[in-house]
Amino acid sequence: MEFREAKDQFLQTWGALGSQWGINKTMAQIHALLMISPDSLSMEEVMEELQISRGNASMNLRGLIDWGIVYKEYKPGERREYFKADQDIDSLARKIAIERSKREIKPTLRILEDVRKFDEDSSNEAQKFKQKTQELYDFVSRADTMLEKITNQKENWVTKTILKLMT
Amino acid sequence: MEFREAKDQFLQTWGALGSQWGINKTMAQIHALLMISPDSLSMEEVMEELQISRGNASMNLRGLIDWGIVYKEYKPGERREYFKADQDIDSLARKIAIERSKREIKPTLRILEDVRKFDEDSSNEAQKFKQKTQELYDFVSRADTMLEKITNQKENWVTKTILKLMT
DNA sequence: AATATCTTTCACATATTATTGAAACTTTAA
DNA sequence: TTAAAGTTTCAATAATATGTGAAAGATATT
Repeated sequence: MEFREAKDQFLQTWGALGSQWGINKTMAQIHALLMISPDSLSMEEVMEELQISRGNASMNLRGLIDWGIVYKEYKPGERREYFKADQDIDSLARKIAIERSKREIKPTLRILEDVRKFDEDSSNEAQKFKQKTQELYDFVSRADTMLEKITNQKENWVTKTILKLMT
Repeated sequence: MEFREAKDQFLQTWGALGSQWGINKTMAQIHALLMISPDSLSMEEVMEELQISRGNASMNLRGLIDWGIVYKEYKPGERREYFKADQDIDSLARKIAIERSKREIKPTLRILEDVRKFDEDSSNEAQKFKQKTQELYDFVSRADTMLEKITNQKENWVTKTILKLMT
């Protein structure tokens, strides 16, 4: 296998994994590309490398910046913007976990709470509904707390957590 | 708010959450519906309740059975099949974690390994690629181990894990 | 073995989501 | 200023994923 092939397969695979986890394919690919690039890349270079349009590159780079996992860089004497990925994988994973909690878990918790406030209804069905949504609320909320505890550790959180769980 | 409204909103929200996490909307909704139903439901009832076609119901129910989180039930004297969700949320989450590891994480690890076996290439770019894919491999593999450790605990794994992390 | 009841399959239709590309916008520097 | 170099926006389009329904396939019942 040639390096070029290996690189393409990696970008491809990482994109597919992204989709499966609710991140759009191109965004995941751009991130992967920046992560393995020794130097920061211009939008032009990203477009060329992944064969995508200017608009697509612009939107997704912006998305990555919003997630806080890609930065703009300005090179002295150059007009053009360069992009660079956060190099530390632990920090990357931590940021993603925190953002997803904020964007998805917290709003879900709010709804799980609301949804139990319906007018008095003593039917069997309504009772079961109250019970299950309560159980879900408890579970999700505990899981979120766990995520917080794990991600609050600044470095190597996965390893540290495994060590703790060994005891 | 009426019970019916609350129920619909819950089904709606849970479906949306599903999509964000790579599970299709209808599958997540069917599961949610079965989870809050006091009795097991026939395919007919699922179709009616969620306003979906027979084919759709059939496929997604099958999918849920493949994930091991929904069961068929046969009622004595009745021809028709009934469906019932696993009632224990901890067990549900555990099964999902195990399946996703098997279906997504393990294959990704295999590719991350393969992708580093390209023909000798001493370029800066190739070196960086080797390094980053190695780091990713290590991270993903450690995360997977962590997930295994956590899910190996049979009951209330989230709570137990939080307790351990408190120390 | 014919019929009734229920389930699965799959080609096609629909809906959702991602991508393009050209125009509008912004910034720098001559 | 105004031209050049770059970035962003967004309506139109393409790609993908989901859903439908009718026919074929099972399985139990008479």
